[in-house]
Amino acid sequence: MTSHVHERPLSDLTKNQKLVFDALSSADGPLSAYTILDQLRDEGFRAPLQVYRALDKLQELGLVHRLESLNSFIACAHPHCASHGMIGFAICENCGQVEEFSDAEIETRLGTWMRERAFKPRKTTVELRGLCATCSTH
Amino acid sequence: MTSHVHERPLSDLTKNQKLVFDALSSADGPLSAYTILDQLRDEGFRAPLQVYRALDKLQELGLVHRLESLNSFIACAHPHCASHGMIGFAICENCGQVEEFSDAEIETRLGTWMRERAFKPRKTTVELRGLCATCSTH
DNA sequence: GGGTCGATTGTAATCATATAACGTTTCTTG
DNA sequence: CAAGAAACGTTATATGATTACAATCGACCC
Repeated sequence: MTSHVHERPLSDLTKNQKLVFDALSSADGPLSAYTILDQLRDEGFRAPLQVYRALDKLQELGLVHRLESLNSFIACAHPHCASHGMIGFAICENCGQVEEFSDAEIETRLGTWMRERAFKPRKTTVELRGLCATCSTH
Repeated sequence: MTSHVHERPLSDLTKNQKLVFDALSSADGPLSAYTILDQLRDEGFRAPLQVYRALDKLQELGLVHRLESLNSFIACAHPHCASHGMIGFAICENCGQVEEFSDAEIETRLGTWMRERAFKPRKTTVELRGLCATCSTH
C-alpha cells in the first residue's frame, strides 16, 4: 500500500525489473540489452523483449539511463535518483567507464533555447565520448 | 592538385560520397543509412557498406552529422561547415524536423568540466528530443 | 611505361539492436 | 468475484552496422 506512485521503491519492482536492475547495478559499466539477456538466461530469460520491457519501466522510473551513442544502458549513479534535470555522461572509449554529471548552467541555457522557440522537451541527451584521465595518459 | 587536405571542397568528393551527400542535402530531415541505400539503388548502390563508408568520410569532413538518438544522419546546416565546436540538435518527434544550434556558454561549461577531469573529448553529443513549436500546439 | 602505395570500391555473409503481433497470466480495485 | 490494467512469454521479423576478402583506381616516384 504505497501512497503515491512516484518515487516507487525498489521493492515494488517486478521480478524481471529487479533482475535487470541488479544486472546493471552490479556491472561496472554500461550493458547492452543483449548482454543483459545473456546474463539472465539462467534466471529464465529467453527473449529480448523481456529485457526491453524491463528497461523501459526502469527508465520511466529514472533508475536506469540509456546511452544513446552506445545503444546501451546504465544504472543511475544517484542513490535515489529523482534527479529530474539534464544528466550528462562522459564515456571513456578505451576503458568503458562512464561518469555521470549535471550542470545547472547548461540546463539553464538549454532551457532558455527551448523556451525561446517553444520547443517542448521530452528527453535531453548530453554525451561526451573520448578518453578518461587514466586512459589518455597511456 | 589541391594544396592541403583540410577543407576539401565538395568537388573533391568521390562519386559515392557525392551521391550520399546529395541525398542528405535534398532531404528535409534526417535519413537512416538504409533509407539512403534504397534511394541510391538506381545509381548502382547494392550494399549498406557503400553507404556507411561514404557517411564515415562525410562525417570526417564535417559535412554530415550523425544523430545518435535516431541512428540517422543529416547534412550539416552550416554552408561551409568548418564549425568545430559542439553542435546541438533539437529533434521534433512528431514532424521529424531537426534544428541545429550551438551555444558558446554550453561549450565553455563542457570544456571546463572536461579539463578539470583531464577528459580528452573525441565527440560531443547534444540532442533535444521533443515537440517543435508547430507540433506542440496541435 | 612500370611499380608501388594508399584510398576507395563491390559483394556476400554475418552480427547486433529493436519491435510487432499474438495470446496468457498476474495484480489491483471496486 | 468481476473487470481493467499491467506485466509476461514466445515467435517472427524489422532495422542498423560490421567483418572479411578481393578488385580497382589514383597519385607518386623511378
